[in-house]
Amino acid sequence: MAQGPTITTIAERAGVSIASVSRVLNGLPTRQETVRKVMAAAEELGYVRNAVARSLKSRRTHQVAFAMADVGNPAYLAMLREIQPVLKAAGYRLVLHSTGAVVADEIDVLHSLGERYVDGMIMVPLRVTEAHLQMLGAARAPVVVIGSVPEGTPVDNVRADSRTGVRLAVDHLHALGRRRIALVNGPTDTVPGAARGAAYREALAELGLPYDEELVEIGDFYRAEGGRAVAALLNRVSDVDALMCANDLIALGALDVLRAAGKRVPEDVAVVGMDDTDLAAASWPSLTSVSLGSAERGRVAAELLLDRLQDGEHEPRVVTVPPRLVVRASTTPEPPATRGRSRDGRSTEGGGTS
Amino acid sequence: MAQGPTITTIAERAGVSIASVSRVLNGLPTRQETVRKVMAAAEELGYVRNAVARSLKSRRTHQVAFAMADVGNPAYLAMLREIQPVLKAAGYRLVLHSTGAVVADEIDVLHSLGERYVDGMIMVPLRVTEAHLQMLGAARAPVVVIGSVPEGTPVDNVRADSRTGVRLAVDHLHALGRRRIALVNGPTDTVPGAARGAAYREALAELGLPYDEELVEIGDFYRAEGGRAVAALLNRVSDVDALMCANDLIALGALDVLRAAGKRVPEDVAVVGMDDTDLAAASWPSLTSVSLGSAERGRVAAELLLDRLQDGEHEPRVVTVPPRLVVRASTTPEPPATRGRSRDGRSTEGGGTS
DNA sequence: TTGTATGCGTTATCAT
DNA sequence: ATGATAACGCATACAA
Repeated sequence: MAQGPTITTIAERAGVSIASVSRVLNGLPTRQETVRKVMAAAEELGYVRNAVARSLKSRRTHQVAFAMADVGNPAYLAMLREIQPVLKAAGYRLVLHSTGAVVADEIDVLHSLGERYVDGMIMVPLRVTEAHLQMLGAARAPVVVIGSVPEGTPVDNVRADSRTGVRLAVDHLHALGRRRIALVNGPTDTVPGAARGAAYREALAELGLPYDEELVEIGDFYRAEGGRAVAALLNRVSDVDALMCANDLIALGALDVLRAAGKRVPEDVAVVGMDDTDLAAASWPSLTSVSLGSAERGRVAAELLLDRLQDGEHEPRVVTVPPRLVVRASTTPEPPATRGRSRDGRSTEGGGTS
Repeated sequence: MAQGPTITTIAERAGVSIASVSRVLNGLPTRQETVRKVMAAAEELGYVRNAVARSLKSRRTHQVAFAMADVGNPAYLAMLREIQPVLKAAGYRLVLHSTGAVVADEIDVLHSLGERYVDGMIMVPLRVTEAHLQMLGAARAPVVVIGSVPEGTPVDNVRADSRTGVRLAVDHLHALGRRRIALVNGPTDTVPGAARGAAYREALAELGLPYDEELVEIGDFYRAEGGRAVAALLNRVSDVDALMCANDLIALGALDVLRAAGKRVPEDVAVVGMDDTDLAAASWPSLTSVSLGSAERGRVAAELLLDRLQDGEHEPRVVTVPPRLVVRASTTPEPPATRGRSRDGRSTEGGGTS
């Protein structure tokens, strides 16, 4: 923990100037003899380059931030898992920001971009307020937003298509003969909540099914709250034969409640989740879920950011990642071969140490 | 994205010296008039303090690193979820390192500590080699290791007790009348693999059960590999009535294979996992699992690190977190009230955006 | 109270 | 090829 050696220390030890040391360390043309002396001194002293000083001079930190509402959210984790290796491969460190679903914190994080401790940022805003847009417009480093921002916002933008996603799910349920399809949504003042609510309504209309507001229940994006919402719904309407849940956690809560109520899934009530998290493949029964491409959105966002970090200026890009319906046991008793998709084994070694 | 203003810019604008600007910005005693001028200028220019320059001067980055094998591992994620808020509350940013289970990369990460882009580090090494110990001894910033390091290593140390953990599980299975209890382990050259292997043997001995090496199968800590290992095991021995799996992913793989083989869980074969990840509560059937306190280890590690970042020097501390058996359906048809523990609803809002 | 000047550890631009 | 020196943006000891 001692005061580490600097290029000055090395210069003295090697009997050369700090300029020469710097040159050797950066591989610039130098006489063999000098190289030898410097390398030897650096080796002996256990020299390690100071990243902070280097950043001050070079104006690059080789760090990138990833900001989302909650590290505990499996959808964000799926993004994180993709973002991390992409950035690492390009020589960037990843700084994590968990804003706790508080708008002020998200603004704060954007503000902190000005501190220049990162070269750029990937952000998944929960809501997109006027303040967000203002900060994004004034950002002093490149930002990639996962989610939707209005045209003209000067940031790259990776979108999911939850409209199509919801339609895939509702169509699927309809094709299975379900006609009383309820929506269990999260708060409608969030971006995903609003989008999914509207998409549900549209999907019904396209199928010629009536929109019955009795069939819509608003809770929160958590398992317990999802369960409560479903309980309330079942208490109100008795003939529900399918539940479209706004995310997987809500769907898991639904399964809990349905089981407790003695309803069979999918025979009595079919259940569809959203985000296709790890929990969906593992659940009981396994959960049909709409993948909104969390992983791919993360990967694309990382690539867009890297691209911009290198190229610098060009027009903002918008990429939309298509959704995909993953059918499992919660809608069909005999799910197709997809069961326990192979990517389930992708992660993890060493579940803790002794 | 313009060249941001610095204290020099502000000084000119306000007609004062950079020293005065710095004083105002840091709340040092200054004349009201000056304060006003500086604040006004800073406001107009949208000044944000440069964190890099500040760090170079103050020798503190207000960043902390968390290094583990794989961001995709739920056990590490559980730690991450606890570490993040603790550090955030103390004003530290979190830098993530995923070493990909490669020893050389772990050494690399320890080496990079010398670059001083972080004030300290929390690391979960997969193996603890001589190189690790050497780097830890020479570290130029405080390190907290989650896992076990030998006495005398100058770092704080948060341990799990997988020995007791395995015993809890084996005792549980024994109490349920199981006598042919197999171990499905990961590589025995990893810290957790070795510990769990030894603990299994001990637990059997204490119960007076014979150690039968036919009952031990080595695979890897993944779902697919776990499944393969179990398949091989079942193919070799026909009277297995319980599986002790070295982590939850292996256990999930076991459930897959048992189901495919037409075995009932837990009637024919009881299954226990380890780490008690989110997947355990969600699985089908829900999985009895030994919690090694991943979350708590993470929290404790963060607290130890913060403590050392403030206090500076004191004796290395060792904290051991006790394990806990969480009984679910995979060992008892009628699991206790623990089903779907309440913390399941803790995370997540907004499963992606449209 | 305020300004001048120095240093944090590097990189880069000059001369030499 | 090498050395002296100036920046990078900030904080601070010292002088005024």
